[in-house]
Amino acid sequence: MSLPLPSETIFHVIESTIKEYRKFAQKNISKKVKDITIDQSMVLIFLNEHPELTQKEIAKLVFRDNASLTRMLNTMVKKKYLKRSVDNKDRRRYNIEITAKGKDILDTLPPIIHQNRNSSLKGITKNEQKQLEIILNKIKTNCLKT
Amino acid sequence: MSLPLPSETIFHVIESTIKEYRKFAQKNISKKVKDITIDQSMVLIFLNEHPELTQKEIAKLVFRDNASLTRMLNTMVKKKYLKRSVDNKDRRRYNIEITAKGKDILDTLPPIIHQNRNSSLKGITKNEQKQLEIILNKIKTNCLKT
DNA sequence: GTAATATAATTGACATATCAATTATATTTG
DNA sequence: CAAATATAATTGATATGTCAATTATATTAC
Repeated sequence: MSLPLPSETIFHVIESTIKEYRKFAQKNISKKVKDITIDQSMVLIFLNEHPELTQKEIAKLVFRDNASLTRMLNTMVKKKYLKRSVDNKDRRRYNIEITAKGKDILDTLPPIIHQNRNSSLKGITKNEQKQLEIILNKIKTNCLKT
Repeated sequence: MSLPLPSETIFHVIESTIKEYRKFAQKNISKKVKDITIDQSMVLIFLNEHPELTQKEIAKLVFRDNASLTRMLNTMVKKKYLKRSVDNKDRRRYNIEITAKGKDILDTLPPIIHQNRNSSLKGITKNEQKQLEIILNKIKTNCLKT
């Protein structure tokens, strides 16, 4: 009746799965685009779709805290994927702009991402994906409730 | 027919779930034990059960790379949870020993961990957990194959 | 048995993670 | 409208993540 080891729990399975997916996705992105991380790619994609996002909102979308996002954006500005300028309507905020270099990457990414998602979900039915989502959301809700 | 945003994918659900679980678990641990992280707790638990583990093996169990584990162990030695000494049978390795302070923590943790796992899995049947595991393992296998 | 190779762990360099404190600006309230 | 409060983002401190290079020791092959 002793507690199962962390490695014997469902949480270990969840964590190892997402980590393997990230490694897999990063590897495939790196083959075509040097010098960008998955998270930086996601930031580009979100900003492209929703240019008006605040840093706080982006942080939430990529599961980072604000401090972390500030530093990520600093890196991305240094690498010339982004430009930042103070928002004149609310001077606490920044307008974030994707540079030509950033746009280039955005053109290259979609087929890679599509392929990543497809091949990692190969053999998994729509219904299974639905099930997966339902069960995971239950766990998440439980964690948020207490 | 454009690519769904990262936030609309199953990977986002997986990642957000494990992050919420980690936050939840960390919060509950911190209430009782100051100054230890989930990962440090896991290292303690694994070492307690399998004292002969090499750093490389521990790293794998907690999904870190060797460099990262070296630094984690340094912190844990500095905080007096662990002691390290060179292994005389293989002088490239270390024997890692849990101190009295580490043992204390190991006594405190199990009920907290038990509670964390239970309440986050509340309302989820054994069968659902099985399903979850099967589907996630398929994804993981796909990522490792290619 | 020595040279070549393999393995365990560390280190350096840099990016990210996270908390708490701080700065700068906006909004609310008395 | 001035003081109090709230919000967006940054900064400092410290830990971790990751890659590539390095150190130290073991193992293998000639």
